[in-house]
Amino acid sequence: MNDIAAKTERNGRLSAEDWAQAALDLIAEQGVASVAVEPLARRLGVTKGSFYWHFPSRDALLSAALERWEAVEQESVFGQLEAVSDPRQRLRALIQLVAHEVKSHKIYSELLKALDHPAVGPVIGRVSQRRLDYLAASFRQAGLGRTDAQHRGRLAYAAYVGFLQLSLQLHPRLAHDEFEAYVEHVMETLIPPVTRNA
Amino acid sequence: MNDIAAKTERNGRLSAEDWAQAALDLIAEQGVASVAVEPLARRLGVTKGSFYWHFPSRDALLSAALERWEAVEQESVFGQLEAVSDPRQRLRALIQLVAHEVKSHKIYSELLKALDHPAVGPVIGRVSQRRLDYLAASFRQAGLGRTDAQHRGRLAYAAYVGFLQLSLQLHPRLAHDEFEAYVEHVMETLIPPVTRNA
DNA sequence: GCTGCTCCATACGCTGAAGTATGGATTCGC
DNA sequence: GCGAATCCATACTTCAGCGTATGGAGCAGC
Repeated sequence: MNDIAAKTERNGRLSAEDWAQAALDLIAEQGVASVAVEPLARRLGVTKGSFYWHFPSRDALLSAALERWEAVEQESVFGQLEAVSDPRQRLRALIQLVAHEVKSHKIYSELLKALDHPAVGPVIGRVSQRRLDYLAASFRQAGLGRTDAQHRGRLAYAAYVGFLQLSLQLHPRLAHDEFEAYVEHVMETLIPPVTRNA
Repeated sequence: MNDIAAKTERNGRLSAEDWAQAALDLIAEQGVASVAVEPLARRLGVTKGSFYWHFPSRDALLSAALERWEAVEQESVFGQLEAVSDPRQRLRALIQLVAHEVKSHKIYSELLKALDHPAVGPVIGRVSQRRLDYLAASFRQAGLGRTDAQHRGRLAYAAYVGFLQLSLQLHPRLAHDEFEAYVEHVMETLIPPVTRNA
């Protein structure tokens, strides 16, 4: 953890990746709009003279950070689900996974808030589409028809996004037990019952 | 429509309410962050000399606009539902209403994006809590148990919020027929079946 | 028709952040 | 160990937006 601070203490030299990662950290904490060159430089213990050697502009930093995030995002969520073969169990595992990894979803939540930014929109579009397709495919395997699976995927994903926005800031954080009960309710409501066909 | 422009053409005098309404219009179009004094003044055909007569600061304008919105919001959604007595039909009517009044929900969507702003959070908190309570009560009347009704209300509201965020900017706007089919799927999935008790 | 109140224009200072220019320092290639 | 590439600091300009100060136009009341 905190490679950047350690690196700064080592020799005070940074790479473009360090800046991109620092930008992602800041996005997770305070949103896309807070990514400014000079505050970031202060945070990293350097000045913006460093920044403009690695990047031509602030937008370039944002693009690099988003590219980095999109690349990492893939494996971090869906990689852990390949093992589960049963589609219903995989859906349960997915929901459980998403429900309990709040920290890693803060970036996604903040990016959703910045959808109007031209560099953010396309990235979120691609990531969301992949997730929607995955959900639809899983619901299809779980026994739903083609269109029903698409709609159920949309519904599940919208519930996920909405819960992110609402719970990450609004309510004084749901109590643990009630949260678990809510997650269970969501799974029982959205995951179709077992199909008993040949 | 467009009372402000008409008023400006009449005598060039504005009231505090005109500024608050203009701020709300701008929020709906470009979000909370875009509410700046000088751009607003240009939009209204005056200078910021006018603004600082009506308001002491930009934050005061935001607070006034939010206060105005919270007051109007109440009747605009829930007022139309008092007539429907059957809880299941009322839920269907609510979902249909929400699904087809996209324009009036843009402000809410933009405010959700600005939840970190100290003036926005409390307002959204109160409005969301009222809506959640209303949903939970309706699901309770529709036959669900106490905790199930709360959870279902949470789920339905999260789906609403998530759909707002995703559909208002992301996908190139769902086709009309597919959207209607999605809404129908949501209602069938979330509204419990009729209870046949005495 | 003079006074005063209401509303707005103009001009100014201040801050924060984006870039640019340039020189200094450290490290690498050899 | 010397030149050259790499990385960073300092100082500067530009610009947008907040807030202030002050004066002026128009309408009220009497």
